[in-house]
Amino acid sequence: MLRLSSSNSSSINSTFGATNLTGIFIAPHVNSSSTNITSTPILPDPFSNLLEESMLDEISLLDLAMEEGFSQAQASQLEEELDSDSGLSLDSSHSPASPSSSETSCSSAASSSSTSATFSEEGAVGYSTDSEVATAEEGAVGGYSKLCRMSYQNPSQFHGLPQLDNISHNHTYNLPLSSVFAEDPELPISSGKKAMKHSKLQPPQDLYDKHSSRDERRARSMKIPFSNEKIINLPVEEFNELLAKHHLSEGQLALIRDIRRRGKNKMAAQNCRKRKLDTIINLEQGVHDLRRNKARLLKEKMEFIRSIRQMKQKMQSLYQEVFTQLRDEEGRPYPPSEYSLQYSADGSVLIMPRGVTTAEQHRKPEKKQKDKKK
DNA sequence: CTGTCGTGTCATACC
DNA sequence: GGGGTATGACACGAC
Repeated sequence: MLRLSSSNSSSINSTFGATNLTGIFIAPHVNSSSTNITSTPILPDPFSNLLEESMLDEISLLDLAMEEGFSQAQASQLEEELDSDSGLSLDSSHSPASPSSSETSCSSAASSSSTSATFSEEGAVGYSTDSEVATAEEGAVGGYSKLCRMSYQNPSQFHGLPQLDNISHNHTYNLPLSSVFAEDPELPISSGKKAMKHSKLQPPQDLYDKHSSRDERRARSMKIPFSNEKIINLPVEEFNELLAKHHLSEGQLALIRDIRRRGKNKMAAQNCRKRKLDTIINLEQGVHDLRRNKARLLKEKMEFIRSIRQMKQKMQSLYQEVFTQLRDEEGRPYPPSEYSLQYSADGSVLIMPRGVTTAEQHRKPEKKQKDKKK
């Protein structure tokens, strides 16, 4: 006559339930059975499966939470921190080359130079110069610094990164400072550099005019009759026309080709670096988003665990309430020490005498009973 | 003095 | 095949 509970019902004996299952515990067997044990199937509980799984999972959930070392407060805090964007570790090393925005303009100023002094050499150590003639004949125009604007640079992209502002470099490539500045006694090295360094304003235009790249100096020394800007940026057709218009020596032609190649490659390198930087920024943003998402999910998990705990407590009180209202066929209450409600796997709820279990179920109910007595 | 950063250049692969 | 582009590697100056 006894319907034994399923193997896992005993484990949830003290905690099964739903938000409102009072009705299902009303003893349907009062005065209807010759035994004092109910055997009537009870309406399936729509919450049973969900709750069973939840309860069975709770331990592992809690374990997970413990494993991750997170309290709900911590999860909330983490999420807030991530919301405040502090998780994005974009350090200053990702600063753009310079905040300038104009198009490539490495040219022009060279032609205004009238300096005729010479300098010894480029100072390039590891490079094999293509245009050796140019290198050998390279004239010196001291005190020039490069002013090549990056074609890709868009300062608006970095507006949110104040640490990236005010980056200014004075690249006098491969030129010994002595030769760079020797030509202009009005620009002592230290004061000139300090003026650049400590002034957030752009240096005066005439200072820029006196700066040029190595290729510009080479072009001047080889008496190239047009600007490097044209050499580099002219379309092939116009470029060839330009070459045809002038009678140029082999050395001049070789230098011009090198200047064009280097100029193109310079812009390509700048674009390449910009893309690389963008990729890094995007990846960091992705990491930030994923971290924030993880924190949010963790927070949700904690809330679910708390909710499940509250439901269990509620079910416990409902269990007590229902059990105390049950009566046997003679109208007597069931003593809790001798009977308990069992919740079977098929959704039915049975009242069973304690200790009447299968061999497998024997231990846990006893344990539960002990716990109850505590 | 050393490490880092930005940049130009070269070599190479690819289109 | 020449020219352009993309990119890793290297060197160098600035800081």
